[in-house]
Amino acid sequence: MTLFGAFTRGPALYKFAAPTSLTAAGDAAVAASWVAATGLQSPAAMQADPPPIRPPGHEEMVERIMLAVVERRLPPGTKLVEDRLAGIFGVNRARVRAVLARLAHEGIVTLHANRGAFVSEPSAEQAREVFEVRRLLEPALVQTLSARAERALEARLNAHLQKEAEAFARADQRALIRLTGEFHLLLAELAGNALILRLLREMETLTSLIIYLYESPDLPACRGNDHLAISAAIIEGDGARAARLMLAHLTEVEAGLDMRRAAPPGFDLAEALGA
Amino acid sequence: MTLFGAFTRGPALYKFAAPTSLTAAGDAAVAASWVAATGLQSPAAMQADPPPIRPPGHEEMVERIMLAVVERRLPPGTKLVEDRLAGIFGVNRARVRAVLARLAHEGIVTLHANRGAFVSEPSAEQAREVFEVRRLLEPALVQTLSARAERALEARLNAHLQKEAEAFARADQRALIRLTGEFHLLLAELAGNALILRLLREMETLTSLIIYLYESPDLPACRGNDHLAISAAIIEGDGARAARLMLAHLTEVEAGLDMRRAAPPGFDLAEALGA
DNA sequence: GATGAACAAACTGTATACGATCAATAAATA
DNA sequence: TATTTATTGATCGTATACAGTTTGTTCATC
Repeated sequence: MTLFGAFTRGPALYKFAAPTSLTAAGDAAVAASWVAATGLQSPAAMQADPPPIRPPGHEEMVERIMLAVVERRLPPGTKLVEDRLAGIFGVNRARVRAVLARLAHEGIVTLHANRGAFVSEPSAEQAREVFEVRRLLEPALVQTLSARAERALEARLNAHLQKEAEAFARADQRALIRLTGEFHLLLAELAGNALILRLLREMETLTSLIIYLYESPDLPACRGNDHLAISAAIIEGDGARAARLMLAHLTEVEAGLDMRRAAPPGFDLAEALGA
Repeated sequence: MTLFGAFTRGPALYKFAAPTSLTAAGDAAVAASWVAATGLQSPAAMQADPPPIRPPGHEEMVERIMLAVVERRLPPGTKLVEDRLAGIFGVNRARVRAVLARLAHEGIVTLHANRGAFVSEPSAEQAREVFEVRRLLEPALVQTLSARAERALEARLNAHLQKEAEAFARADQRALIRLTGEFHLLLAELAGNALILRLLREMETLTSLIIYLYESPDLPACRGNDHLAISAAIIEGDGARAARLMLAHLTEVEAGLDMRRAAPPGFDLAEALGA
């Protein structure tokens, strides 16, 4: 229990959890969720663990945080305290700062001067822009991809679709969310354009935040059928249809959002009160 | 003269300048070009200058370096020594590191472990990817822009075109290079999509490096006439034509490059020897 | 005169420490 | 009881110092 002693006095983090008087047990739970979120064990817990001797590199830390965001374990608004991340990753604060600065540049994290880093809460306007960029990039992507449909391409697409189906079958919500996002990244990777891959990875992570904030009560964005249809069109080499389906897919996801309830969890109190 | 004493022993920087035995005068010239490049005076020189008391912010440093790259005062391959930048900007090394890390993320700067930061030398493959992204984004951009052609839009386009014409008239090569790049950014700004603006600013800076490395001996990329024609189509509200012209414009610029002479200054020796 | 090794300088990468700032709590007052 | 003010604690921002690595140079040797 006192394994998490280092965390017991931290405020933050529970901005969207139980708002009042966290018990020690509650705090330990928060710490545990952190460990889960980053996929790393706490320093104390890994004393008996020989393999992870070397600390994670810059890229690895970025990806772990992005993954945690995509899998909805770091909700928008979560405060990311430098010291704590440094402790969890087993690196010094300077490295954590570099990682946070990069995520801030990508829009996934927002930095407030002298207050620290928070998981971003994209505005409705930003959400619109993200979808606009995706609508520009992704239909064109699948179109070019359709032009050179090879065996290897088909195999990778099918392998991915099967993973999605399996996650759906066993009702693994977390894996499903991650996989549906990765489908779009797979397309970029298959297209062989590293730059687009990087850009889409950013867009994808931002989309996760947007869906978290604005998803309509009625139900999941990105159903598997769309991905299936798009893949089929690509494999058949029908670029025009693939592009059309992708555009429809993105439009549908965006349409499934309710932009009116702006910044739901951490909304601006003053504005809400008509001040 | 000894104003630049701090620079007199620096190596680096002259990778593409006079390769052998720099004289003190030569080194001073290098230092002067640095000051010019960043638009900042050396610390010693601004003793009598009251206004610039506060050091430049993160964003300002990023933009100054990007501008210097666009204006070809920091050629690809140039080493960016942290200490020296810190001295020039009047900030500490930590801030410079943050700026370099961000530029590295954007691909404008390349970091080598334990060796430092260098202005990137994009490969032919990277160049291809940059143009591919631009071909996806920019035609669509002008198309949407054409749909809502207002008075204010026309005024700003004309104002910019006039600036280009003036720079051309007085043969101000440096201003012309900068302005032709800014034309594309202006379109993104007018479209009102901050995300696309950010992405295009990165692409634009990378394009500057690419043109520097690969431009064919015969002639300038991005002639003004193209911009004029595109603007006209936008103002007339002819989105399809505007998009077509933009696509042709980008294709023409890319076609004007000679990708064969890969990484001209610092090419891979091993590959050249067929190892 | 060319080659290879040892040395020295420069620069980066990282740790540590301290001052500044902000948020939250507690105390004091109306 | 509600509001304002002071205090405290947590956290960020930055300066400084040092260790590790790379690079350029000098010197000895073949």
